[in-house]
Amino acid sequence: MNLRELALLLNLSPTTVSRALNGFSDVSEKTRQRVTAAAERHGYQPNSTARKLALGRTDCVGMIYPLQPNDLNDPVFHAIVGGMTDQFNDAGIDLMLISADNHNELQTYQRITAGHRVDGLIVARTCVFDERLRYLQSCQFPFVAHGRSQMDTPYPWFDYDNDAGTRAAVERLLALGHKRIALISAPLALNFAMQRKQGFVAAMQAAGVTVEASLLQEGALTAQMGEALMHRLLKQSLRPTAVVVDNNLAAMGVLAALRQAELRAGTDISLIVFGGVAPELAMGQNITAIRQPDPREAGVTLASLMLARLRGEDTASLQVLWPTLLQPGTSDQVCLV
DNA sequence: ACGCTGATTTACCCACCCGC
DNA sequence: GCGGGTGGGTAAATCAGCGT
Repeated sequence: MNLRELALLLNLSPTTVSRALNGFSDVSEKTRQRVTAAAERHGYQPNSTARKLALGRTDCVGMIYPLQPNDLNDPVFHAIVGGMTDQFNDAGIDLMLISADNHNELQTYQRITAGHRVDGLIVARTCVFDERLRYLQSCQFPFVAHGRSQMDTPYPWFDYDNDAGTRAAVERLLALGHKRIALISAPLALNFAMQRKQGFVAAMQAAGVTVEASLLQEGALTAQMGEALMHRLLKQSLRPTAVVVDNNLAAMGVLAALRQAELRAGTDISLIVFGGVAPELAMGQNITAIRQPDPREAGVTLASLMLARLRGEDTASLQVLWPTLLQPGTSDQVCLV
């Protein structure tokens, strides 16, 4: 049932039916009720292609995602998407998840924007130098970045204070007497990894502790890589007494490596994980974590920023930074003082 | 005759197909 | 190769009917 058929049924013009359903004030209440009742009775749904044609917008926001095997199991990912969905639905907007090949992600961005498939895009996992953001900025396509990046002009973003997060972790370990503190990072091309490393280094330097290059291990965003880098750290003649891991995926591998070396976090070595590890995945251990609180609410915020951007609000005002929270567990209680 | 309300008409959106 | 029609919907302009 399309608008024309519904109008024919009601003995009204298609325009009047459209205006009645869209809440225009120049349609009488009696007519409006008649129209909405008939629309409901016949299960009328506006044809989204036709709407796009007439309005020049899709009422769709997209998120292009080079999905990794574990992403769809990640409860944090679910919570963020859930929060966004709720917020968008209230505004009558659908969230489209567009999976992309890891190798030609930018090509997907070009296809989606040039084809006007969506009104705006959420960009996740930002890079220090992010060609996707630069591309969107250059063609003035509305977007909100989940994470910051190095850009010449202001752009809308939501992020956690990564820098402060690792600084807090290092300060805590320093207070326990640690000096040989290692950092296992995700690839440093990723902006969050770079910021977390900078926070780590800044806290060490502020305390006058030299940062040995061998204690800075980079490139782990999977359990496999986390395990490999932890093994590398343990092989060193002078082992670290504490380890900070900048993401929870690598942390799974770090825990595996510790088990293999028959070391226990909290007894033999101190461990703090950015993002934390669920107790059921940590063999019942309570891992000290740098938390990014309330992912669901983060999703709501991301969507709100997108809606504000679509309303044409000044991008410089659409920047939100949330603090992280250090949640003490028992995995970092090795005290050297 | 006039203004107001509520409805209809007209024009247009964009990509594609069809016929001349 | 070009112009015109098509699809479903909406915005703006226009019209009809009513009461005063």
